[in-house]
Amino acid sequence: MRDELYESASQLFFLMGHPVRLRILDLLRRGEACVCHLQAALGLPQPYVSQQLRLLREAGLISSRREGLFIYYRLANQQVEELLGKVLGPVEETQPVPGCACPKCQRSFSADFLKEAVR
Amino acid sequence: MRDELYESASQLFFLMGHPVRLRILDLLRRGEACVCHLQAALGLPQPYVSQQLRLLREAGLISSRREGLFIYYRLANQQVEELLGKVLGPVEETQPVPGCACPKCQRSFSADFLKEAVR
DNA sequence: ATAATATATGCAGATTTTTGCATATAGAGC
DNA sequence: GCTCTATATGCAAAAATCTGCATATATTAT
Repeated sequence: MRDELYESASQLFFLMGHPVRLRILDLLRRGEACVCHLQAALGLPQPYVSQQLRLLREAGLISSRREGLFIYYRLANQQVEELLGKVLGPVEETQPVPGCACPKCQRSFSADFLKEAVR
Repeated sequence: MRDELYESASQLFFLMGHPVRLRILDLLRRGEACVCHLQAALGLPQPYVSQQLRLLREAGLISSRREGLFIYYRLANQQVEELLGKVLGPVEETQPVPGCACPKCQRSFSADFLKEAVR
């Protein structure tokens, strides 16, 4: 009974104990994101990102939602958010990522362009 | 700069993301313990326990103190205690471990024997 | 149906970690 | 000095993970 607790807890820590996966989780703290967004933000090949996402998804740390061609991932575990906060500090502000083609990023780029135009 | 944060944080999680190391840390939450104590509590060979202890020590999660022939280990990282609390819940009561020969365990056995005698 | 795009999956070589075991070290007591 | 006990270290085989790449799937648009 307590053995299972150790198993699940160490699996949780194991998944968070990888630089790339930890960064993915940290990015998702700021809100949902599509694969192309994570890919651009991390500067890593898409299949690689998808594989790490699969591990996190299968373990229930994140979940996904399809919208047309894009699949948006988000955190699905309260404990993960708390652990991230304890170790990485408060959530950092989202910064638009060049190189991501999803509607969300396009929108934030437009907003930026507007800001630039106002200056 | 933030990269280093990810590195150190994922190293911390990595070390905690192993069933045996996690159990060792959980045992040390209850107070310092010698190797023979951990060995008996986990039911694992002594060299194996010492190796995991070395990893935890080199990363600064635990520290040790020698007293004669015995070496007592204890948690040396506040963050680790908090993370353990969040995932494993409050500290469980220490239970004397048969098979451990250190003075501390002998003492707790004596206490138990007293309790038994009172019944 | 075909093409194009976003994402997922499968597989294999390279690298790490895990685990077990033999042996070394260090202190205590004789 | 020698012996005993507690702990540490070294090494290697086995197992797991990491990483990269080729390819498959699913959806949209033409």
